[in-house]
Amino acid sequence: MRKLGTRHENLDRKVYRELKSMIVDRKLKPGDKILQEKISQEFGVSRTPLMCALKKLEQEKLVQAIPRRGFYVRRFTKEEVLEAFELREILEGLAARRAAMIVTAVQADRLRAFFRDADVSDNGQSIKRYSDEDRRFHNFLIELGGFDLLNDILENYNIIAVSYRIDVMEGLVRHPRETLPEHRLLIEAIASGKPDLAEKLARQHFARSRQQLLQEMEQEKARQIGRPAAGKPRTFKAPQQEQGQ
Amino acid sequence: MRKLGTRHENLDRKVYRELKSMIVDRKLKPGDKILQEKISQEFGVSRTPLMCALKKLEQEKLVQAIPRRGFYVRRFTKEEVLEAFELREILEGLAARRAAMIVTAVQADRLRAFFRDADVSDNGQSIKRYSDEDRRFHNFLIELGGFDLLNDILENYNIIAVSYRIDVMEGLVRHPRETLPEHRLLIEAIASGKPDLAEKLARQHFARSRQQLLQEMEQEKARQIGRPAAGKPRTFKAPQQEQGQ
DNA sequence: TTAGTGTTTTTTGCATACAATATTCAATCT
DNA sequence: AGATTGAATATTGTATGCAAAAAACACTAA
Repeated sequence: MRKLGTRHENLDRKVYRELKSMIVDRKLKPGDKILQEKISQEFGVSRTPLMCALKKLEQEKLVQAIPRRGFYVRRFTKEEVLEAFELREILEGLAARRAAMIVTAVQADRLRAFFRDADVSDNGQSIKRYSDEDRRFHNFLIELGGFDLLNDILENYNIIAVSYRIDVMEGLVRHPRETLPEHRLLIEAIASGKPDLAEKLARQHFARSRQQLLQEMEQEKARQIGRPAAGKPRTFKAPQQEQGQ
Repeated sequence: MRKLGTRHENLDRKVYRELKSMIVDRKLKPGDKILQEKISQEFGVSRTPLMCALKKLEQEKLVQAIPRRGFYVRRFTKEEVLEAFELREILEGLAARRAAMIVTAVQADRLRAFFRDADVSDNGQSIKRYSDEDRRFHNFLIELGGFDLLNDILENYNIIAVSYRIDVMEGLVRHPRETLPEHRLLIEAIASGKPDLAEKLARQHFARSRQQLLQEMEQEKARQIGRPAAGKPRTFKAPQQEQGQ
């Protein structure tokens, strides 16, 4: 009998996961410098696996590496969030189509359980719960598509996570009251095996959010022009977003 | 005056690039074990940056890591190639649409220069040249779309490279004679700023290749069933493709 | 004050060292 | 012979050490 899997997990993987969730959960904030010595002590590992984890996160664009200077938690621009939505529109559209084509009865049941007793009231608690379920739902949808590569891409690029980087309503672009019926229609389309409809609904869902986002961005821009210099030009801990490599 | 960029490039990046091109160029073949000591000596660096580079390549799925056993050059399955095409269909479709919307006159000229004097004869030399131009064309198309995230994803996941992993005609699925007119139509649609048409043509282009590929796979399968045990069950250097984690 | 300079302290990037685990291979037993 | 055990060897994963670069600090001169 061969012990195939080797359940050993390398340290850099653990550190990677830990660090990633710290970033996603905002325990490390955008612009923060990542002090290797500090973090590695905190995690009880040496700098070697931490370094490795950081390089992986760099590839995913969660952190920005500046040679000889260090790693910083990355700040996403509005444009990037918008791009993420644009990608999700087509990618999740595709996932929805495929999901509808290959969904099993059991999966359909699990799908229908989403948002079954959703609470669309306005208090923070409910919004948070809805937002969480929203994420779970979209993740499950991707999974249902059975598209390994796609799954991986969305995960590794945090495309979904990035989409929740809006500063209002727990990252939701539109109010649950507005999205709930869309979610329910989409669920039904997939569960009852209607690929064309599923894709159309999924895309519509994102297109609307994107439009809303775009509109907000325009408004914000207009406001900024109206009241230009909002205080002194602040100095950040973080280096200027010199994006490129 | 501040020396902003810091033109220093870390070793792991160099190693990463070097290694990647070795894999893409088949100097390291699928299934090969990557001997860290050997490679690091060959590159004149220690194992630390090599390790880092390998972990990055693992994330991109170019190599497979098995804890405590090592790194192996990954083997792509037909299914993965097919998935790559499916993704390219929608992603490049989107890129083509956006390209058509924002293309400048200069870019249009550069675009029209592609395949200008393409040679569609049957000899290996010509096929190779066409295949190379095909890659360059598609890369340029993505670039034109001006979609940073998308650009990055296609690059990092080697989605385009993977697509050329077919064993015939320098990785081309269909003969230049067949694809050349499609390329020309697509070029014209983008260059003359017709988003809808461009997207439609781009998708059609891939849909056809995908169909062709699918057909070949079916044929192959049929052949395999007709003549089942083709020799003894070979033993490979590589571990059995136990893909997942 | 502010700008500029030299010095100290931190931090990074990498090589190396070492323990833990795999692998190989020879010796032994059926 | 073929299977099984156990030592010898190789390889991996990680910690540590160190030189070079960057940042922080202190001091001087305008």
